[in-house]
Amino acid sequence: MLDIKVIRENPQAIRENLAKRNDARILEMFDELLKCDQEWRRMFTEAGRLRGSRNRVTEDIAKLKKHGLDASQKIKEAEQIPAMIKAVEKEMDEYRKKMDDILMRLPNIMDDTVPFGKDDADNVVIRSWGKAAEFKFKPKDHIDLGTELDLIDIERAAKTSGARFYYLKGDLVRLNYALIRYGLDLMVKRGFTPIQPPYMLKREVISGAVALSEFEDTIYKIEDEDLFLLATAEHALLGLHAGEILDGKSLPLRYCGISPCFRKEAGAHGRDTKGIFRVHQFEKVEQFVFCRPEESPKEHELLIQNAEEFFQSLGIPYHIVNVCTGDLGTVAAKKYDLEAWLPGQGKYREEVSCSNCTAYQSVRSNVRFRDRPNDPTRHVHTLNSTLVATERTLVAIMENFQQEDGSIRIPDVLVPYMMGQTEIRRAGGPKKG
RNA sequence: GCCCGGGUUGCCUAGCCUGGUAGGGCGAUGGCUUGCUAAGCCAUUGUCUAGCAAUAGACUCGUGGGUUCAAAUCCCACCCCGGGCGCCA
Repeated sequence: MLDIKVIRENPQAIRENLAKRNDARILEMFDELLKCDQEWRRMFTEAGRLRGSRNRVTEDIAKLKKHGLDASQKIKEAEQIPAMIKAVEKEMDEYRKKMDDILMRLPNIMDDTVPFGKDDADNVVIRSWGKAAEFKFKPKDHIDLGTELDLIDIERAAKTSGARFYYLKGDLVRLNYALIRYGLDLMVKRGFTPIQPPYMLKREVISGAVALSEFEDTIYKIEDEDLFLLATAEHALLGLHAGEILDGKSLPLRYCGISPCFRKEAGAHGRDTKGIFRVHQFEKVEQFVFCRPEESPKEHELLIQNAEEFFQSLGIPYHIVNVCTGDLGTVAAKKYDLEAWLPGQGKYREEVSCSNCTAYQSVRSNVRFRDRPNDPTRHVHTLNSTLVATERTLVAIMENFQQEDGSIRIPDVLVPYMMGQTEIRRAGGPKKG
């Protein structure tokens, strides 16, 4: 959410940035907002004047009564005022509601380094790492590998839970936990504070993190409760300091959240319908930072660097894209995606999303800081990045490290977390033709 | 889920019964003083609006409603914390 105070100070610059989104409705909303704000402020002054007059009469009444004098004349006078105040307040509330509604819908101001583009095809590759492995055989996709090695059972998951669920089995479960443990250790070495967050959050907290449309499309609701299943630890980590004024000396606060993630994936029909790449439930190690506004570009680079080092150490080839204006979404001011090479699909696919949300989330969630007790407060900047979404990364490992005999080599860095095991093969030896 | 007790400004606390517009302490910040044991004194201390400004006004007692000329105070609903009971991996 944009800060109404910032908008008041510089409406023209913000309007120009919003115009880059190529969406007339956004500009209409913005102009409407300015109009409502003007009206609201006018009424605010009027309401203050009325309340002031009521307070003075009320004080007179109190004084008269204190001295045992008759106050009925003043009381009669005072009786007129509440209705007038109520009428003005009612109108104010309507403007306020409209403003809040617009503010909650307006997207973030984009960073100047975001490339202009229409959709994800216009994202700009800014660097690549690793070479796509060359196979002397036709590489399989993770579904075939998972089925043949008895590591994934999608059919039975469909029976128990429906589409986009899975049973992980055997060594793949262990590899999943190896990724989590390895990711956690890397984060601790980098000085991030590990957090295991609540897996359910109140509406208010999630609204502090995401755009409204996103909420409806992705978040599962708990029946009869004001609680929603966690879609990412990001939301819980932001909520950790919601409404707080942080000590400037404590910044940057770098957290690492570990949690399952639950997503409806509404509207994703026909895309990635098979396998475990896009599912309703997965595990993720997440990086999250609260920092001073001037530090956020640097922190953004730090987060993507951590993710890159993670994938480099696994040996998975990837490239980094700078996400363009048309694909950026509502919340981020700038976003890098790390896309890993998947031999089974013959494509680069998103494994990591690394966003600088600037003040968008901190305004919505009201997270501020100051250096000294009587200083004015400022909104922090927040950033988030996947370190590893484990199911997707399992896909990348399976497809990149598959061997001709149908086994899967375990990346060296994960071997210690697999009790020394170096490869996954079918129980009872290679499958017979 | 039930029964108690609680939630007051950055923190602690008074006020609630009996409605009259938040008092005190600590801390922090700024200033003054520094010839009685390093302490002392004064001011400021949340949010919003108008104004170039000094300033003025309004709001704020967990949240939202209600009663009233007037609500921290009375009424209703909900949230959170502590204790007890029940249930429980």
